[in-house]
Amino acid sequence: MKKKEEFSKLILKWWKENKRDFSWRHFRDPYRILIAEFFLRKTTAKQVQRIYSTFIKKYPSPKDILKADFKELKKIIRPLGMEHKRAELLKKFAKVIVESYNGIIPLQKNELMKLPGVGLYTANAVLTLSSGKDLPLLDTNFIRVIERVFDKKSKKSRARTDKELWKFAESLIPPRKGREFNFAVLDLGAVICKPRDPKCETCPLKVICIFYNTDQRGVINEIRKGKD
DNA sequence: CTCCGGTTTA
DNA sequence: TAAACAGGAG
Repeated sequence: MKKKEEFSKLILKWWKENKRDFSWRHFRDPYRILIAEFFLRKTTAKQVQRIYSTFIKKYPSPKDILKADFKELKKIIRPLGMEHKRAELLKKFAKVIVESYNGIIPLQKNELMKLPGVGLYTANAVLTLSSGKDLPLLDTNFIRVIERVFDKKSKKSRARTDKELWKFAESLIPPRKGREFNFAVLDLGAVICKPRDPKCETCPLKVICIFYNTDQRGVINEIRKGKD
């Protein structure tokens, strides 16, 4: 079996028994997916969970954000940090959706990426998590896992803008399993393959991981299986 | 390329 | 006490 297939198989098997449960993962509608993605960037999921349900209940649609009191909006999202910037983004986003898209979030990538605060990652998240596409969510977790397991380091200064890396990430996704696969990578990156002190000994990918098998973190491991 | 920021974790 | 957090805009 090829290494890519082995990667997908092992990580999906691991995720089946180790998935984290967040309220926004139960939803499929684009609005609630988008709000979750706006909140989650540069913040831990734990912090988002504290305010997500409150926010959705108070602002169930873009229209509700558009007419919301700005100070009240900021107060709710304060624990996330960057409250002013996030609140301004929400307002700008809601204005465009209501006034230019009749309150309906578009489901085409080029249209999504025109929206304020929506880049390639967030557009792919909407299409994959709400519309059954198999697109990669190449965030810092995904980049780190690829870098370690495949020893694939982007040559660009910003790995997130590396088209080749996006393409590689997409090639890892099993057909029709984009949703669970991306969640699996996110959870592995957050729980096992962490930036500092990764839990390699309990990692389901250690049998194929170059980072682990080349002793890059001081772990004594002389057993090498196969060749490079 | 830089900046955003409160909060958690090691 | 510092690094890190489901990126994107200016």
